[in-house]
Amino acid sequence: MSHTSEALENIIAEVKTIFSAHLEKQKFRKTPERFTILEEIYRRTDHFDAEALYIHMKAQNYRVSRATVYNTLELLVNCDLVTKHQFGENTARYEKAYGYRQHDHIICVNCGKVLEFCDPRIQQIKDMMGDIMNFNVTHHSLNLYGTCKGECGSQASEN
Amino acid sequence: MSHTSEALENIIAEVKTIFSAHLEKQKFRKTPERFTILEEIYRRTDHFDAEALYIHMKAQNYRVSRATVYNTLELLVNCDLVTKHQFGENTARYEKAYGYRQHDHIICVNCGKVLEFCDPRIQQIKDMMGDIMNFNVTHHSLNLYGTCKGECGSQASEN
DNA sequence: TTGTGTGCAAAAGCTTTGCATGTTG
DNA sequence: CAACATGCAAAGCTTTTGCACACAA
Repeated sequence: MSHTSEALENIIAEVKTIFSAHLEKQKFRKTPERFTILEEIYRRTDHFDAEALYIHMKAQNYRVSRATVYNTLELLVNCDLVTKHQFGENTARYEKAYGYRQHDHIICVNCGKVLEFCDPRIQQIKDMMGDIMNFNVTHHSLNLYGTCKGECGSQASEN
Repeated sequence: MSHTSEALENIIAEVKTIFSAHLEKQKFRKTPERFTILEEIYRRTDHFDAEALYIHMKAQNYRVSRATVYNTLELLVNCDLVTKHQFGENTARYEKAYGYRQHDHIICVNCGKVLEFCDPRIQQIKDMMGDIMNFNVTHHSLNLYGTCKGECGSQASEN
């Protein structure tokens, strides 16, 4: 087993512990489906939608329903193990959140490619605006849209 | 006629001229429906969804269809007279764009209230990230989510 | 054992499409 | 008058809900 996949197994173990504690605290049940979905999400590296997750699990012969996928995604978003995005499409996209630095996204409107970036100024803006507008700012979403220069000619969606 | 509504009439005249030029340039037809929808949008002050616009026009006995509302909204977004947002819901929201300073949004997740703010650091981030990621950044979306302190107790949606 | 969670299928909600008709250029 | 835009209704997609059964506590 390579170093990186070993690290992944560790992360999966950690997030399962966190999820378990969260379920316990909220008096929700610890079902095998919930942990399986969590694990599937953490084995992905992309920005997926609920249907892609459902299809992928069905393809592996898991017995799971869309309802449970949506339900579990919401639970995971609530305990900050998964983040939910809207990249200007009609469908929500998700990605694992634990152990990954908070980041924002830059999206190519031609090919659908999604890249990630960090900028400390966002935190400053959140703090300042929460102060000015008298809001308790809990999270944010920053998406930059444009075209990747040169390398992209297609219309397909990626990542 | 008050000063402010006079200003509004002027803006409406201006945006109609802009839209007209855009349609001409793109070889699209200048139909009365398209201009009526544009005017309706510019008489609003909120962040509305397509259905609300459609309903409001039907209530005024305009003969218009959802298809035309969606089609025209897209045309108006394309020529920067209207901006389209996703405030973390499943429905897209729109607002007029011409003559209004570019701004971002802070959304109360309890009551749905939407406030607007400006911060010059966003432009700096766009420029820098476009440079670093080799993207031609054309637009962006920044939403801050949280709760408005004190004043909000309801669950309803506003603005 | 009790009630929450699940799978399945149907419903709901937003958006797009097909088709016949109307209207612009 | 030819092509495009429209209204209407139906279809498409994503997400939610209802119900009977399964299973965690």
